[in-house]
Amino acid sequence: MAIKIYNSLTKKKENFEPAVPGEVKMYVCGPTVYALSHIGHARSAVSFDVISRYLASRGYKVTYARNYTDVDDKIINRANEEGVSSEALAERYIKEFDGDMAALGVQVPTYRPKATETIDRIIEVTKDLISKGVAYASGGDVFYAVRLFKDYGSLSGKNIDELEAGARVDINEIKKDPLDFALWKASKPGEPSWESPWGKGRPGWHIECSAMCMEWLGDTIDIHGGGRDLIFPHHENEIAQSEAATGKKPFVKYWLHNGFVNIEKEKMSKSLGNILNIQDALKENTPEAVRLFLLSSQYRSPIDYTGESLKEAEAATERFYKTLERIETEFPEVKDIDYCVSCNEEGFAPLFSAMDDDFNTAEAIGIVFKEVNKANRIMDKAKATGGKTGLTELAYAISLFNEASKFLVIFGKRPEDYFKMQKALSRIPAQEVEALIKARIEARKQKDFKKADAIRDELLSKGVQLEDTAKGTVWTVKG
RNA sequence: GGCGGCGUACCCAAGUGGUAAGGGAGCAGUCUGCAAAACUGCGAUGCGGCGGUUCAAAUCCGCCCGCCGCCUCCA
Repeated sequence: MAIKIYNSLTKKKENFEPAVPGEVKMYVCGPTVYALSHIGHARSAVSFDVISRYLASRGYKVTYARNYTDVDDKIINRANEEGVSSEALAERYIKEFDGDMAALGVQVPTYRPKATETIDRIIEVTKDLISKGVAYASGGDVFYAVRLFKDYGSLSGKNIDELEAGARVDINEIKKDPLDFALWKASKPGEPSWESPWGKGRPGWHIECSAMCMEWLGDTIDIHGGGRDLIFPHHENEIAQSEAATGKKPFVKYWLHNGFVNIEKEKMSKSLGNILNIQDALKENTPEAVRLFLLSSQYRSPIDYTGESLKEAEAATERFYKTLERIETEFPEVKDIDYCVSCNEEGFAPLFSAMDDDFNTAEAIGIVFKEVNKANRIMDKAKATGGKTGLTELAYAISLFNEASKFLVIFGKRPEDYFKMQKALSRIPAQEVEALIKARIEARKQKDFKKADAIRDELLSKGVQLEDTAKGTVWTVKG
């Protein structure tokens, strides 16, 4: 069955057919590295991580580029505030971003170009656009003449005359038209700059993505992704630049845009002070739960983060790993049953058809949890009747979990590793918890249930929940 | 004002013509010293509202209401 992708350009779901059968060229707009990355950056990165991994797991050879915008006004301003060079600032936040991505299980893309490493190509494309008559130098700046690109507005559904009417009066009078945007900016003293035919300067924002696509992937690509907010003007401008420069269209066959993460129904913004950094989210939740939260709705829908949402994701993750652990300890023979994947591919059909339908991770997760319930039912029944039946079902469940984990990158850890990570989030030291558990076991032995319960209540009030199982007392962290 | 999107139970969320997945919370039961976990049952005769098409609608059409995003930098 064909993979269907919602294309922002045509506003329809289309069958996915890359230019070269079996190969996918994919580019995603990465972060501007001037501050710690927030949960919204994580959503974009995780969404496209799943998309690239899914395509790969379905047999495509995926070449994936995601850039770092490491030269930009915000970086320069922040660097000046801190009294460091913009290179150093950018480098620092690239490291932070990479660390955050690694924590969230985001695979390193094939290429991670930086704008500052692509300057030659940017200058080359800019020269090309000038020679084709669609861009002009003015002072030390170079602008793209938007009106000369006849399809301008096709991605965002904007009408150029209406944009013109609503455009703010631009103080920059060297532009011929207020809608024209900068390909190259003359640099002020102290700003990062490169030699160019127009004097010392630095690239504008939009051109870097066009240049990096050409440099690393080619003149035309299959998939281009980014946040919804990039549709206009960023991606609209990319199309204009790239198609004018190469003369090839479409520059991008499928445009994909992820929805936003809102905080308590509001957009994250500096002025509201409601930005949730990835690192802050990871202080109180396992990376796996954060990832599950981000994948629990389809990538185009907005997600609303509330105080409860990550806790819910943690509870669901815990449920999954408890079940997995239970299968492994109660039914160790299951791991020796080779569930034949190659001859039972239909067995994963629901999972694949969910993902084939515009990468519906929410549905895929639902399918996994249906299997979790089924597995627990089988094990409860075995316990009640004393006979072990349903081993094949359990083997199927395990292989379904494995398959899903290949592209979701959740449900794929060793249970003990998950619980270790969860325990690391405890507000009280593990040693202290273990000591109290020991004391409680002693109390229970002496049938001093009052004392035993008091210890349990005390731990619970500190976010540690105890469970007395056949294998002894275990504990989990409950926020 | 222009363009786009959304509205499914207490909360989150799938479902785009065939009779409402899944997770969390709640209540009850089994289990347990008691809990927790797991399982079972309960929970929308209903999918923002009103009409229409159809044997059949959350799904298609029309109108209305509410919410949100973009139109300036933004994942």
